[in-house]
Amino acid sequence: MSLPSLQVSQSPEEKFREFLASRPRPQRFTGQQRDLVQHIFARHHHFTTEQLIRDLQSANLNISRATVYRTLSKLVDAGLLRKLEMGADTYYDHDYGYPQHEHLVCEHCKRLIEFQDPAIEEAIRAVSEANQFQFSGHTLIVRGVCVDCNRARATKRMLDLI
Amino acid sequence: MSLPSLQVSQSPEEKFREFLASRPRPQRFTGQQRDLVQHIFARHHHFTTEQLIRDLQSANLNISRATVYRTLSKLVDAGLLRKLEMGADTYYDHDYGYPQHEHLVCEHCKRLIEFQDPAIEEAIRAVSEANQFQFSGHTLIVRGVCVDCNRARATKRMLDLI
DNA sequence: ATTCTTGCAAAGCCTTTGCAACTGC
DNA sequence: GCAGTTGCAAAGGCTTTGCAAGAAT
Repeated sequence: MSLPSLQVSQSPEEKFREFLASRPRPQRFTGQQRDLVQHIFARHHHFTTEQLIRDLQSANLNISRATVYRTLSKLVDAGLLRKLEMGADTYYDHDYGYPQHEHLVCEHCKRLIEFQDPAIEEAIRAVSEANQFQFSGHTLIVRGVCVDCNRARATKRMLDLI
Repeated sequence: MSLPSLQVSQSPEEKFREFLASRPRPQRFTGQQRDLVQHIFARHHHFTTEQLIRDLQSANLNISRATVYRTLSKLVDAGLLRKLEMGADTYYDHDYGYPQHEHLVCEHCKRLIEFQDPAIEEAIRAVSEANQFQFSGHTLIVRGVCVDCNRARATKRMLDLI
């Protein structure tokens, strides 16, 4: 969406394939999984499981709900996707070929705004070190109301006064 | 746990009472709610709904599951508790009489380590301003492995080599 | 050939809700 | 007495799972 993509040496598909092959018990790369990965990485955006399933139907890809759930979970393990739990909803976000970033979430329209901040990453690194904590990842979610919703509410308040 | 408590002018119970009374449609403060608030704020710690319910039973407080859920939700609205979604589990954390803080979560033993960092709060304020985003709160969760679990794993690795 | 994956429907899990009885205010 | 709350059990929403059939290596 707003941030530039990273250069990556492997396609998500290749990376996933490699991940599956390198497991203690090698797992298989199936047609459904290939369709899913290609579909998900065709463009960068966040999505919920429900949205993805609807999307796949529109694209005439026949992949069952169970397989979508099972594959998403593997993609997270493989480091291709990141799972974001925001309130009631669970979103998935590209974690490969895309820089680490944080989110502002509008509590009204659910819009997600991405941003990057080296200061935050450094702060996390420092506090982890101080606690001898070996960190593997983080999630920062800032809740609030976005400009548009704010304007809409301000307008509504003015109208209410008439 | 690790951070000092804040001085607060009202007890959590009083604050909750006031919150309920100040609603557009005033709500009632019941015996079950009083027991719950007292129990929860008797000492500072995080808890899941399930833990709380078990705890209440041990304390011979008869409060139904439904009432626990309903009251927790009101306590969050009242600003007394904060809801923390970490992976599969939902925790509640004191949000009144306790400073804003972030969490390191051990993925092995589930231990929570709290820390404070003004730099993070400032970074969030700045990025919100830059996006004209009116922020109301944030959640930062750092995942990883704590010292103890790290040591245990290192020891295990050494033993495996024998 | 063997072992893993898929799809279906059923089961699970946590949370919410409808309703009658009850209780603060 | 009125309006909000409780407890129960049933319903919800999302996710996982057992199993037989199918597919990848």
